[in-house]
Amino acid sequence: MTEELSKQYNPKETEDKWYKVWEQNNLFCAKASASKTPYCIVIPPPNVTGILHMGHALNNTIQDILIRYKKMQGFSALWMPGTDHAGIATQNVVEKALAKEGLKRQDLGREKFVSRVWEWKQLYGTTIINQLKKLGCACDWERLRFTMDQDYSTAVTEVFVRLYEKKLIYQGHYIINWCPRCQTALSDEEASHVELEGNLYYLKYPLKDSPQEFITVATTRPETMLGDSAVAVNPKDKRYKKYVGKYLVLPITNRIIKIIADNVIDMEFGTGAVKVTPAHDPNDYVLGKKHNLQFINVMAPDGRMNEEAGKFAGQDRFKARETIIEDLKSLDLVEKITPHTLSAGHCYRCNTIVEPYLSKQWFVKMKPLAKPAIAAVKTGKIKFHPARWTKVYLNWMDNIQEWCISRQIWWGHRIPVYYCKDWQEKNTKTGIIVSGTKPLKCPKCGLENIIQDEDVLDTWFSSWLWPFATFYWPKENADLKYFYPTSTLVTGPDIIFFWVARMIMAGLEFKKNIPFKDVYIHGTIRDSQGKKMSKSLGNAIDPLEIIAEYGTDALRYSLISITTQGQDIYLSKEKFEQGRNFANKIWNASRFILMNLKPEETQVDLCVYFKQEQLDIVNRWILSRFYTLLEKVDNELASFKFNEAANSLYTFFWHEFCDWYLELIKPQINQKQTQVVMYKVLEKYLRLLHPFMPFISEEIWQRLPGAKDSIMQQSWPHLQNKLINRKDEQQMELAFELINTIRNMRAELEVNPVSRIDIQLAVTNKLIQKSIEMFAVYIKNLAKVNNLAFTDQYIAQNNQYAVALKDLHVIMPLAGVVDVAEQLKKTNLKIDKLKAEIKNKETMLTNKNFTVRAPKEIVETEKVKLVDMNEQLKKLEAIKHGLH
RNA sequence: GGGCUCAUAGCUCAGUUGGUUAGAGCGUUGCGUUGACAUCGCAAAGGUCAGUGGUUCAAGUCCACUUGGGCCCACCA
Repeated sequence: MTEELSKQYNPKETEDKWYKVWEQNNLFCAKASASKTPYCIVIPPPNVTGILHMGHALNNTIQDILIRYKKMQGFSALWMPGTDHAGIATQNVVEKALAKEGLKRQDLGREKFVSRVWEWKQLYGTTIINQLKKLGCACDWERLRFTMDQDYSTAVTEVFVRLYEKKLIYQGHYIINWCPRCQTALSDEEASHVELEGNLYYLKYPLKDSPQEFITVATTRPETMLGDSAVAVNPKDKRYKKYVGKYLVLPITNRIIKIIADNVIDMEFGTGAVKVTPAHDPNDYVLGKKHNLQFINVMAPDGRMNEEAGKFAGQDRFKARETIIEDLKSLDLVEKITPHTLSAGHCYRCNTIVEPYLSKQWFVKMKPLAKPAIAAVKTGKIKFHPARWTKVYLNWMDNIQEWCISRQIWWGHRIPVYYCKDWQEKNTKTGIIVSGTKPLKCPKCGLENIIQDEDVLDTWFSSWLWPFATFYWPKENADLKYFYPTSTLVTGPDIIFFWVARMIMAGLEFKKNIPFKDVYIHGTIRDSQGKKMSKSLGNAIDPLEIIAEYGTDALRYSLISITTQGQDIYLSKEKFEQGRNFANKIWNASRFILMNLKPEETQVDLCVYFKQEQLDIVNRWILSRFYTLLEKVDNELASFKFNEAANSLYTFFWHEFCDWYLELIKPQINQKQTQVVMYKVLEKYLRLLHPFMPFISEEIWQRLPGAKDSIMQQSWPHLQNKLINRKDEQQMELAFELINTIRNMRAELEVNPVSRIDIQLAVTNKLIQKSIEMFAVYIKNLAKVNNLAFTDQYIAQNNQYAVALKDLHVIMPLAGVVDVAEQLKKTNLKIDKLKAEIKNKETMLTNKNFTVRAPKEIVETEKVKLVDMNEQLKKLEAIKHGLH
């Protein structure tokens, strides 16, 4: 040992150091290689505005485990990194920064504003990337992509043009979700519905021909009444039958509106009469189209009432709601107001209540795209893990709606649609040219007055191309060919619709192949109250703080160990102590081994050595346990049970390797075979640990004698089935039981409990026999030392224990008999139990007190059960017989 | 309205295709500063597996219902 290891593991000294080494030696690179099998994960690109939170930490740790594991297994394992331009989110951030300077984006103009966003991106866009590095992520950073990169944008416009030409993209006036704060359209998925306590307002509309009569309508948004163009009732509704076809006077505006009949009206709800506002409600929109009603938009894009609202123009929509009700009240046209819970869409970026709003937008026709994407999952080409998400996916896909893709913001991919101004002026219709590049002149009239559509595309319209656009699609190239389809996608359930489903559709449409084979959906991280962890709620545990306090490996281990497949994770800070303690344990055990290691003894091939030398049971046992662990970890990783893999690693190291093995070998630590085995097990264990805890495993690896390369370059250990020996394992388990029995007895005898070191000789040599002998000697001495009365009592117990121990001793070495004997023991136990139970029931039944108290039915059922139990007893007896 | 999910030790949670004595971490209690580890070790105590019924030789595990949480989706004005 040239350098003394400190008593505690200090993550700060190692983490940044090793990350740099890995990066400098290009260990994250993955290349297309004919001799290797590809394995590829594309990162769910974090927003450029992103700051590492626990969700990222979990998501990326899982991906990192898979990548490092596959790399060690010999795959060409590529983790494709990148960031998302996050249209609305990023624009909001930059607008906020501008607001501090007292500016609005309009003050700068489009071009200057966009370049401001680029500047911002250059400055802060790498924050999240650096934080991912802090987390240890083995991404191939050379390939870092951004959804607004030149090449990536080419892919986005290409896709738009192709879909347009296929008539899967169209423009039209429809009711969409409008965020008055962001002043843009949103897709259905971007408007998250939240239950709100509101009111149901019952408004009286007078009949035109008899102003004393009213029809009362119920509404939750009275401000939209200014845009009403009809009142609808169910044709079967007897209450209103006579009014159908007649006219009402819409209060305040005094507009004349018709009473129409339609089957969709629910007679039970409210008054059974519905105000129809085709420009402000999706259902009313349908009614409006069907009945050829007027579409009156009463609201401006910023959520204030517009000139159509007459005197309410300029009022905010919620203010207008109040003032309109005031006015109607003064006209005595409010019948009543009742409390009502309703669910309203909220902008997923700024949480403003969205307004159903009639406007001209671009849409993607989804049904034809969904069809093959449904099939890919139904046929099992793409598998969700856990499988239950399949249903969620299919359910959404089966009911898929049109996708509104245009956004009225400036930051994003501008829609590749151009209009010829001159043509537009000469003709009544707008001339549309859809093209990947801006046309120099109008193909119809040859003039050069061309303008581009003002809108940009939904951010998800670029991220749905992520698995292939990151490989420079539509250019065909070797990497794309090699790595596509990618292997595993790791993500949270919240973006199955936004991203996962759409990637599947895009992959099948543009690459004619699935984008990935497995989708692993991990849980959502919540705080201990069950709330989703988020910065705005102030309940977030900052992963960077945990890293600073406990180290990255501790953070990673703890996160993974509590991540039950697909369950949400309730997190509190204490969880990370376990990870820290584990790192420390690994550190100290390694320190112990390194302090006692004679490097020259260890340079042997384990399998060869194992064949040549007769290893003692302790060394055989730990090897057997190690390879059992390896087999387990392989299986658990293959089935995405990361927590179980982490826990297997923990239990083996702590409770088998440290608690038992290292204690048992202490007296024989200089022995050649022990040197070999303890070194080999540690060395191999570090390799298993590396994907989970990359830094500490590297740090210790580098201190092993003769370590040259990084642990990242080592291969994953091969399973050695012949070193797994269940009989050795069983024998050792019995020995442990025995040792614990002795130890507990000593505690009972109120002398110092035996330490492992005291008894290890007994175990390492002739396992059970020695232990019993030692036990006998111990009792004998005890008798001498203590007074007789005290000892007699325990000698009686001693006999019992000795008999029990001898039984074990007799059963155990009889190879092949162990199983039968064990089972026989079990069967006997069961028979005894059952006999006792039957006897008990019989006494109960014959007991007078019982029969008197118990109702007849109970006694009857007890009898039936008695018969059952007797049958069971017969079966057990038969089994017992068979065992002999 | 539809779907998913959970209920196991004082707390937070594991528990594979049903199969020995239902596990871990924290907390509690006891012992220990020993030749790796006080950011600790070793051990102990602590369970009617939400309830009821069913299937089975065998149920925490499978089925049905009940109770009580959480989440997602859906155009009830």
